[in-house]
Amino acid sequence: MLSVPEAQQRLLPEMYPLLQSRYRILQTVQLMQPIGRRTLADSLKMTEREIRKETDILREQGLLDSQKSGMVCTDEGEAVIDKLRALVYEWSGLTQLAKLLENHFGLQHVIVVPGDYNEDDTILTLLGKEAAQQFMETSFDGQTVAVTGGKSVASLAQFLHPADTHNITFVAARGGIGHEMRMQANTLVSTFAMQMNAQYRTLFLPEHLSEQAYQAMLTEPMVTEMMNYYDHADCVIHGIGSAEEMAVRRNSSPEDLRILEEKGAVSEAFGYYFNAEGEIVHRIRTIGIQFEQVQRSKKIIAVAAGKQKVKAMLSYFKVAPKQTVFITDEVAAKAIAEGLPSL
Amino acid sequence: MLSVPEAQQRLLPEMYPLLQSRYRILQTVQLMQPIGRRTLADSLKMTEREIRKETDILREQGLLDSQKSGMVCTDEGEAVIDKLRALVYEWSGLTQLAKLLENHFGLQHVIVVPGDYNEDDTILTLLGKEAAQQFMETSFDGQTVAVTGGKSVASLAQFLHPADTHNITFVAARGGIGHEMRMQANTLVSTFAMQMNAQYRTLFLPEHLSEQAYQAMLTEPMVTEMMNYYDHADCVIHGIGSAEEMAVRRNSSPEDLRILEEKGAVSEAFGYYFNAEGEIVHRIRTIGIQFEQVQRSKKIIAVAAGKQKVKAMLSYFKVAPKQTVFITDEVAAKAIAEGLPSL
DNA sequence: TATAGTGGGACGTAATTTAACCCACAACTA
DNA sequence: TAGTTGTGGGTTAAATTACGTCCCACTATA
Repeated sequence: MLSVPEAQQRLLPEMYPLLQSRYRILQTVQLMQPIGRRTLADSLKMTEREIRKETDILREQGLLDSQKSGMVCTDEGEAVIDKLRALVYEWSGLTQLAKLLENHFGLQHVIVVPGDYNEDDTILTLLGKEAAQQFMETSFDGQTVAVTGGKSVASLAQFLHPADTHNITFVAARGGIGHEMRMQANTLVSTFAMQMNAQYRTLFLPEHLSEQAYQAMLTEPMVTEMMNYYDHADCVIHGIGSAEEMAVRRNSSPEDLRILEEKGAVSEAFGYYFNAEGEIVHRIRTIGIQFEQVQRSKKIIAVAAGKQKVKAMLSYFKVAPKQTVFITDEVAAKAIAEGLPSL
Repeated sequence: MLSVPEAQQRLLPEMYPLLQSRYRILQTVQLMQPIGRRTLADSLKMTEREIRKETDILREQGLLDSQKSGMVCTDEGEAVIDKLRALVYEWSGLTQLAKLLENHFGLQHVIVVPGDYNEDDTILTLLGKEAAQQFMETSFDGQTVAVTGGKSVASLAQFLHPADTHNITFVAARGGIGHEMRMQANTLVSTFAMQMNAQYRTLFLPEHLSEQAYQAMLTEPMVTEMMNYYDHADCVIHGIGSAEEMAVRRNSSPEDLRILEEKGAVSEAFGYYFNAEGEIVHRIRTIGIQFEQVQRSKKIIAVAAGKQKVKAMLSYFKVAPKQTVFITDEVAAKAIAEGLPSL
């Protein structure tokens, strides 16, 4: 039988693309406010004229306000965004896509955000928003949260607010000092903690330790404290990387690169490298959370998007713990779905 | 807080009139099928081009089918109409309007049909559809239904079908032979009965009887049988007329007209004339159902529409029994609402 | 067989949308 | 403080679309 929204769509077929584009515009304004027509047009890959037409209507409807510094989303606009999110996602097939991945990988929950991570700058923000919401919804007093580095994980920062829950501790899931300070686990935990008025623990250690140094470190109080945190991690927030990309970014030695290639490493998550079958083939020799510890944690939030990471996702989700909540973008989700045998 | 349809309306304001007009077109096609563009355009007071544009879309959506003999509504089209009726009525404010009248007059149920009875030929059909549905919903075995004459009541005919309920008897609420045979109570009961495979009783009597003749008639077996039916009427289906109009149509004598005017008669229903305060000021001297008998019946369906009847409605509903279900058009309902003190 | 009504096609014109600017102003940055 | 970048609003010619209005071949029905 026909549902009301379906009937509506039949009677007004031209409504669907209009709703989608207008929703996208309003949503982007909300995320990037204050923002001007031209910047918005660039960001959404639309013409200035189209943006102008739509924003004029949105302004007339009181969902948008134009100030000297740019356009901002009104309270009513935000309410409309919230109310229509489910509908838009449903119509775009994102809900169905999410359910498909959820069932196939046996994950607790999958959220697919509309758009292409590589094409649209706002996608990263959307990922962060959804991930942050997932985290905030289930946060509880005194919990320990292990956090890895990366752009995807960093995107949560702006959406974390002080909550009713207290005594949250963010701990860097791995030690290590890379080039990009901004995206490092150590930096992120401090940012997250600041946003939520919470505590944090960092672990500044070189990434590539010799076997000797590694063993020596294990007895350091600073390290044992972290190990203790890892052992009691209630929640893990992590990204998923493609193996080559990660190895390069960590400027691994040519030797390591050779080993990775030899062993068929495809994906990387919290310092572990997995091959296409999801088997652990390598591990960064540094202090960090153990895979067993991740598996024991109550909640896992995995954030990763972009077509270039599809192979890595397919690899990692062969062994991903069932309590994982996975947040990705439309393009990646579709690419994954296409590769599945069920389609 | 904002509801989803409200939010949708805010984001896509231009969809509202489109939905309304397209729904109206599809609905009219359903009611008048098979029908052509031009006839449809005339009927809805739209241009042929607009009709064409919309029907093209509806055809593309599979809600409409074009045959040589005209356009017809598909099963899917009918499903869409049913699904969206509540939404369209809600958005048009018809539901609110109906509730307003319901509360003010203290009636069981009020249905307001969109449009103007005087401008749009399909309104009459819509009235009939709703009224018939109301009747069919509550019909039961062995019930007696008293039916008056008039266009409004006649409109039910095409929507009555054989139901699960048996032994229904339609009885003409009044005797009388006028000019327009088609709209007479006697004709209608036979039509209704034919449509529903039911029984019927007619009463062919002159409308204007002398006191002597009237008294004589009361003892006739044919009349006493009818009186008995009236006494056990389970349902009454009637129209509401404006007093002048009715008097003229019944070509009353100049004397009667004078009396009516003198007594301030405004409305007419089942042979009774009411003044602006709802008091009975006159009665046609003929055999027919008594007001007390109407009041005792379980269900009363009143059908009346058009701006010219507003005064009559306001008059009659001052005394209308509470079990009345009233079906009218948008223009009349709005006119009534404007005259109410609560606005 | 006559007639009224049907859907599809066509076409010039009117209305609307579009693209591409410019402008004055505000808010940052150096 | 001077300069630069980005802002919303305005304008105008061109392109596109929508529109009104016919015609046509066909088909039921009377």
